[in-house]
Amino acid sequence: MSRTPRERARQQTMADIVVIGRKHLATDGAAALSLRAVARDLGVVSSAVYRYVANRDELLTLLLVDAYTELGEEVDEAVNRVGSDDYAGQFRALSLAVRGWALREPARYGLLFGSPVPGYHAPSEQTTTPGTRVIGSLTRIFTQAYRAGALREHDLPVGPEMSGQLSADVQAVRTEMTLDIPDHLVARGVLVWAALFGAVNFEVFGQYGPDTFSAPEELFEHHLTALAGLIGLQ
Amino acid sequence: MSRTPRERARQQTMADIVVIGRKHLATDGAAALSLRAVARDLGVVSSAVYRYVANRDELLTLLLVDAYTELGEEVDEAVNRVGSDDYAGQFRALSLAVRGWALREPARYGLLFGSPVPGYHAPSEQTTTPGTRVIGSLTRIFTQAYRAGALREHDLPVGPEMSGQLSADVQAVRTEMTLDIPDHLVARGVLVWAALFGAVNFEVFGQYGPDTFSAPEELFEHHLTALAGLIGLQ
DNA sequence: TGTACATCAGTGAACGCGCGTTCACTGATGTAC
DNA sequence: TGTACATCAGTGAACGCGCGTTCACTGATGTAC
Repeated sequence: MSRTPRERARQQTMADIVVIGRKHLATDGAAALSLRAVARDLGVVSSAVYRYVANRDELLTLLLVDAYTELGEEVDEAVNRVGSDDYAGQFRALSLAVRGWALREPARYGLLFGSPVPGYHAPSEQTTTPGTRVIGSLTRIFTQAYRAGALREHDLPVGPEMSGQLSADVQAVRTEMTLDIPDHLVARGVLVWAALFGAVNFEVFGQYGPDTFSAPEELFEHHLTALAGLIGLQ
Repeated sequence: MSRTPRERARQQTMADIVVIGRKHLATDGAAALSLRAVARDLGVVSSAVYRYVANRDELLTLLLVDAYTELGEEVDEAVNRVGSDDYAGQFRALSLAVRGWALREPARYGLLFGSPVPGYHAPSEQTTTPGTRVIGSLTRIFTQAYRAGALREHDLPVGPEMSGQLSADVQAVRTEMTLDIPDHLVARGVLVWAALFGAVNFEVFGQYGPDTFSAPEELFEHHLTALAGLIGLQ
C-alpha cells in the first residue's frame, strides 16, 4: 500500500485532517467549518492544509464521504449479525444501527440528513456510492423477504391505485435496481424508509420536546414494529 | 394600536427586518445570518439595527417565530377549508399544507426542522407556542376522529404491548394534553407525525435523488393514504 | 398654542476578531543513474 | 554506494474580506406644562 515513509505520513495526515474536521463539525457545525481552524489543530500553518485539500468544499466532501461510510459500515455489520432468514430482525437491526449512530454523531448525521449546507453542492461522483448504502441494504432486506415469502401482503390493504406518473416512476426504480417486488411494495418501502429517518430526525433534532419521552428507545422500537407491519414484515 | 408616527415607523422597520432576514436565510442559511448584512439591506448603518434587535440570536428567534407562525397559519387555514366531519380530508389537508410550505420555503423549513443552528438555543418561552401548532392541529384531528368513531381501530393490529417506561410516557402525554384516545393510538399518532415530516424532509432536502421521482406529489399522496391507514383513518 | 425637556432613531468611528486563498521560499525526502 | 536532481511538505507574509458589538454624537419626534 504505502511504500515510502513520505506516503505513509501523508496518509496519516489525511486521516488526522478528517478526524479534526469531525470534531469541528460537532462543535461548530458544517457552515462554520474552517480550513484555518483545522490547520491550527493540526499544528501547522494555515496554507499547509492546501497540500492535502484543494479548498473548503473538498474538506466537506471528505467529511461527507467519511460519515456515509461509517454509517454504512455500522449498518451492514448490524444487519449481518442477524440470521439471514430473519428479515424482521434485519430490518430492526438496520434501524437501530441508524438511530444509534445518529444519536452518537448528531452533527455528522445532520450533515447527511439535515438542512443542506448553503453554497455547497456535493459532487455526486464521490458521494453517491457511500450515500446509498443504507437504502441499498434496506432494499436488499425487503427483496429477500419478499422472495422468501416473508412479506404477508395479504394482510395489507393494496392501497390506492397508483396514478400514471407515480407508477411510471416506480417502474423506473424497479428496472434500475432490478427489483422483483411488486409496485405497491416499492412505494411502501419508500415510505418506511422516509418514516424511519423521520423518527430518527425527530429524536436527534429534539422535535419531541425535552421531557416528553423519558425512554425514547422504547418509543422507537414501538415505531419499528408498526413500520415493519406497514410493509408486511412478520 | 400604533399611536404615534414614530411607533408606526418602528413597527414597519421591525417587519422589514424580518422580511430581509427571511431573504438572507434563503440565500445563505441560518449559520451565515448576519446583522451587518441585514443593516445593509435595510439601508442603514450596522449599529442602527441594535435599536431593534439586541443581538444576532434575537434576530434568529424572531425568524423562528415568524416561520412557525406562518406555517401554523397555513396549516390551520387548510384544515378549516375541509368539512368538519371529514377527518381523513383534514389530515390530508394538514399534510399537504406542511409539504407545500416546506417546498416553497425550504430554508425556513430547514431552520425549524433541519439540523440545529450551532451555538443557538431557542428560548422556549417565545418558541413553544408557535412551535406546537402543527402537532396541536394533528392531535385535534385524531382526537375528534376518535370521538366520532371514525378511527377503525379493529382493522389495526393492536401492536406490541407497551413496556413500562413507554406506557408511562404516553400516559403523561395523555394527561398533559387531556387526550381521551387510547394509548396505542397515541403512539401511532406520534409515528404518523414523525413519518409525515420524514417524507417532507426527504423531499425538501433532496434525499430521493435528483431524478428518481418525477411526480413527487403523487408519491406523497400515496404515502398519506398509507399513513392515514396506519392510524385507522377512513 | 408655545416652549422646555425627554426620548429615541440613526451616524460614524473604532475594537478585535476570523476567514479563504495565493505565492515565493526553504529544507527534507525520494529517485535515477 | 554515492551523487545530482526532482519532488513535495511546510513556512510566513500578504491580499481583501466580513463579522458582532460598543460608544459618544446629532438631530428629529413626542410630551408635559
